[in-house]
Amino acid sequence: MSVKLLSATEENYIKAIYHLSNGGQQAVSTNTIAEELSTTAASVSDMIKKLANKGLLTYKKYHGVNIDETGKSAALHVIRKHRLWEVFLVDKLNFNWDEVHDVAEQLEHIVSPLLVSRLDEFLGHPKTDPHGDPIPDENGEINVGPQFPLIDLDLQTPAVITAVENSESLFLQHLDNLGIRLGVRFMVTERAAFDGSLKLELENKTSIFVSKEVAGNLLVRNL
Amino acid sequence: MSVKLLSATEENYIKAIYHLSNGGQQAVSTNTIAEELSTTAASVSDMIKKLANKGLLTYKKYHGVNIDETGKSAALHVIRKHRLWEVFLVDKLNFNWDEVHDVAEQLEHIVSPLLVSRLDEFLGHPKTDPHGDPIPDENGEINVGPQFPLIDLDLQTPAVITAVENSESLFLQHLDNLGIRLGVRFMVTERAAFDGSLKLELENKTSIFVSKEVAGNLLVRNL
DNA sequence: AAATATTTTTAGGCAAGTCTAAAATATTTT
DNA sequence: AAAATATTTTAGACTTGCCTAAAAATATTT
Repeated sequence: MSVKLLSATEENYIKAIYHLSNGGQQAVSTNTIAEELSTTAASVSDMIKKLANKGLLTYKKYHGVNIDETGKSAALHVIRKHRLWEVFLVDKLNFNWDEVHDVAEQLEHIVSPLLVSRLDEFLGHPKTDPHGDPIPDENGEINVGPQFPLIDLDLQTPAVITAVENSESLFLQHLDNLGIRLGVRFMVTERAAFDGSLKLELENKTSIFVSKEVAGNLLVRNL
Repeated sequence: MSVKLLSATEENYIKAIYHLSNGGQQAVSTNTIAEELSTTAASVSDMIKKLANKGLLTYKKYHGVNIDETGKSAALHVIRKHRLWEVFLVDKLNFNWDEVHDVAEQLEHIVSPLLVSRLDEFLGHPKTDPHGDPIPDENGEINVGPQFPLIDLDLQTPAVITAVENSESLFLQHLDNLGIRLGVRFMVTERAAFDGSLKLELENKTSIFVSKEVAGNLLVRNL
């Protein structure tokens, strides 16, 4: 049972609810959705009734919403489109990361299964977007390896930074200095016998050394 | 004085009016617009009042509309986006001609000057879309040579089929057999001394001969 | 030039999505 | 557990874009 056609607004709601519920694990309150979408609780109330009628989520008055399987699938298809377009903008049109979001927000609502599959093919079936977030496949499944500490990454294996385990500002500042942010793609080219530090070759072809302390606090994923 | 932001619907109206007025040369009646957009005369009446208020066209009750410079420019920018996306779909995503229209209708409404200029660059600043129709530049100007009969085309000069001067079905069937349709890009590689027929090298690298009768009834444009 | 036909505009209404203000329900405080 | 506070829903209204039906203006016929 696939989902009926959703309007751009409905797609934005279901996507927001999917994110706010952590992929459907938690209920989400009306106010939370309103804040996320910069609208009013009244508007949200109207819309969730509508989405509940379409079978995308379960709604008990005064008790927030729980996203259904159908809704989850709809959200994942929108997320797939969004992330594929992000890859296109960055890889093909040389957008910077901070320039892609608004445009991808618009492009994600284009309706054309053929376009999505051709775009996916054109981009070489990317598994993650430029931020390192996984791209769901055509069935809405996310097939992406688990996160693990950078220190456990094999040599010469393309990977992406997906999370930071330590949020002390000294650490974050240091990452900034190194040019490391979420989504940076790289490979480990060398493991220094002397101090266990790692030489990373970044996607812009520059190489940097990071200490084993840094490597222990960064999570990565194979590409 | 550039144009304010238009809704997708407004863009569709101004584009339709631009086309129906032959680029602003003639007035266009309410009914004609309604037919073109598959809507009612009443809806058109409403909308043209709105577009007149925005300064895109001049409207005298019961006497149709005349598109203004501002409206022309707005239309040309939409047309630019539409045709660039068509090139993208055909050249990069391997769409067939008959598959591009609906998708390009959606993509043309994406708002992002950066996207348009990067796409143009990515596609190599194409001058025409896959049908051979000219793509306006960023200022809304069309810089494309005039149409002329194929028979007058110089040797070894890339050109595109832009129109058919004879619409007898025998002629059209013959073109079909030859693999010639609007928008086909080609070069004349040889002019036969014997019968004046032309050897064309098509974009798919095949070569065909066409008689001087055929060449006299096809209009082309230099690329 | 009067009658008829056609085109265009107006009037009033509908659906989607938004809003504010007020009512209903939940939660927290005392 | 009652009062105070916070959240959520309902009610009513606005905008955009669409519609149908009827009125007004123009065009065509006779």
